[in-house]
Amino acid sequence: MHLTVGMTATLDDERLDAVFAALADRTRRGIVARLSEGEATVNELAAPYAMSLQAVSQHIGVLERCGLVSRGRHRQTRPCRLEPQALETALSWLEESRRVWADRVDRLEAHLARLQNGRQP
Amino acid sequence: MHLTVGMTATLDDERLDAVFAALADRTRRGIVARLSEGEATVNELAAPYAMSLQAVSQHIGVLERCGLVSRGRHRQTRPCRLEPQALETALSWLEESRRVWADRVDRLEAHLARLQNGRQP
DNA sequence: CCGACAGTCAAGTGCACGCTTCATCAAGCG
DNA sequence: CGCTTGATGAAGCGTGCACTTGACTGTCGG
Repeated sequence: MHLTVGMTATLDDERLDAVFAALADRTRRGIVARLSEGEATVNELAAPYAMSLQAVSQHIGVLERCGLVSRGRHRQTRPCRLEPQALETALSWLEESRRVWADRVDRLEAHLARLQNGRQP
Repeated sequence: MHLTVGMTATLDDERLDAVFAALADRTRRGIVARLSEGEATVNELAAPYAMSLQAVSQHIGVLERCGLVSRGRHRQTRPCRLEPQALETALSWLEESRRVWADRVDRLEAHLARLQNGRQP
């Protein structure tokens, strides 16, 4: 079990690298936010942006490569939809850090409370 | 209220850009994870890594610039501590996207359930 | 078949990043 | 005072990214 934890660590690291890097661009965050409301085609996703269609297609490619988005086929269009598992990957990491931090603060406050009650540790 | 939402939008975007970009590097994620367990000096933070001390110092600079970490002074050392607000900024964005997605899926399933019950919408 | 439309592939450019090395500063210690 | 230690500043190098333009694929409507 420890071995598998160690083995998946680097894989998760690579996925986290890719997901956080993908989300570090506001165009891509906008695309993700739009897709969280439902599927959309590349043209629909590109409409709000002043950049070329190719640029948006490349952004979608980044999101697809890190697992945040998948593309299907329907007629001439390539409808895009959100893959929430990848979002969960990032969320889990952040929540773990928050959890560890909060636990430590709790222990610290409990310790200080004991000191204030006059007891010697 | 709507105005402030609009005004803070780009500021939040810039902060999200910086926070997600900072977390897109496993060295920096390792530093954040370490700091979630408590304060540490630059040398302590650099110990696990094969790179130069300056490189780690630069990574800490990135984390400091986006608000994830703050540095104090104690004797010759510069103890670093985590600033969890910035983590919350990223968490909030991800949770919002997940919320919107989940809401939509719920509505979709409810809609399909109504159809399967034979009622006409 | 032909033209129009949705989308991708490929090459090029400018810029930011990660890391290194050399130099520097500030604080303690002999 | 000199010397070591903790840490930053600055310049340089290689690499990858965001975006552009130009050419191309594939699918529909006439």
